[in-house]
Amino acid sequence: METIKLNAKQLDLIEKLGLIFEQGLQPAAARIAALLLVSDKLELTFDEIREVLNLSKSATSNALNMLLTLNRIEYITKPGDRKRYFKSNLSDWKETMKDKFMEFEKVNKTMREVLSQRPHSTNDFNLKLEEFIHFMEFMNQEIPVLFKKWEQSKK
Amino acid sequence: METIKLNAKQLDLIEKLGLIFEQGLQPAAARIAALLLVSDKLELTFDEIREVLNLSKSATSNALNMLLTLNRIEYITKPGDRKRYFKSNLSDWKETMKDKFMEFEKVNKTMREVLSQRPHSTNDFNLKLEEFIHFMEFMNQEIPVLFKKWEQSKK
DNA sequence: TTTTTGGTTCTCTATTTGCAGAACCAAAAA
DNA sequence: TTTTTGGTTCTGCAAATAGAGAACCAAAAA
Repeated sequence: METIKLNAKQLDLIEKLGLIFEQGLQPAAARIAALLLVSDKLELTFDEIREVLNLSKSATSNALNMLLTLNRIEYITKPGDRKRYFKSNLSDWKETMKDKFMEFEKVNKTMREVLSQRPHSTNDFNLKLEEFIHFMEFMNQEIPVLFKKWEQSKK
Repeated sequence: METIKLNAKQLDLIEKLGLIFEQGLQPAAARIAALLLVSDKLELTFDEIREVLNLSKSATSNALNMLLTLNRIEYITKPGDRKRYFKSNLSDWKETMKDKFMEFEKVNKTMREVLSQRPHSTNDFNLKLEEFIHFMEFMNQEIPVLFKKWEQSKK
């Protein structure tokens, strides 16, 4: 097996990106996600990944399946080749972004619930809370506009 | 000691908010942060917090100090009273938001580093990566504008 | 001067997380 | 039909996390 190799810069970037991705992924999965952005070769097999990152088979298997269900990666196959070739699902980032903003909306809803059950007696606080809620709603409204504006600017 | 009490709705909201806050805080701290938004009484003492949430002294102490250093809460004192009264630092949310968007910028910088070291041979991928980076930069530029727009709209 | 209050810090333990290693398995190749 | 490949699943452990409980402590009160 042709073991793929990474230069110092790439190793450094995997570490940095890995750290960023760990917010939301377990370490092994985070480093795989990073690898698939950084590596010269973009489509890597199970064993190539497992080998450069020094992971066990189980860790590799679990991390890959996790990344697949999260839609962070995908794989292709080649005719006459049993292996799967995993690659970063870069085309899906727009959806991922939208989802992120969506969950923002959930927070907002809960905050509204909080506000609606507060006693009148804490009016000062309630007003600040309301201001915060309004701000989040404002953002929720404006960010889709920004998405569109960006689509426009590309043409 | 007057033990403060919460109704069912409030308990439910603390659980919900707590779950939201756990993304970034440990459970005990998350529930304290939630409590200080939900409780009728807004300024609670160490022992009141400790009691309604059923926490040990150590857990309470550590969580409160954590929330204080994160600027999520603050405390006031009352003349002739040794206790501190902890309350949600709701006025600081704008800063917190800005910080959140700032860290977005750090991700962007790392992504630029990734792009700049990619081989020409993967042009297709590189272009998609660049598009993603451009989008993030676009957002980084436009979001402060949104902040201003909102400030304006309040007047 | 002793006691109480409002915490803080230390020690210890239960739980969770993250992964290794080995056993296992189905499809393809030999 | 047996062997190999490309994984998956199971078992078990080491380390990290989260918090309990007790000991501790400084300032204020008695």
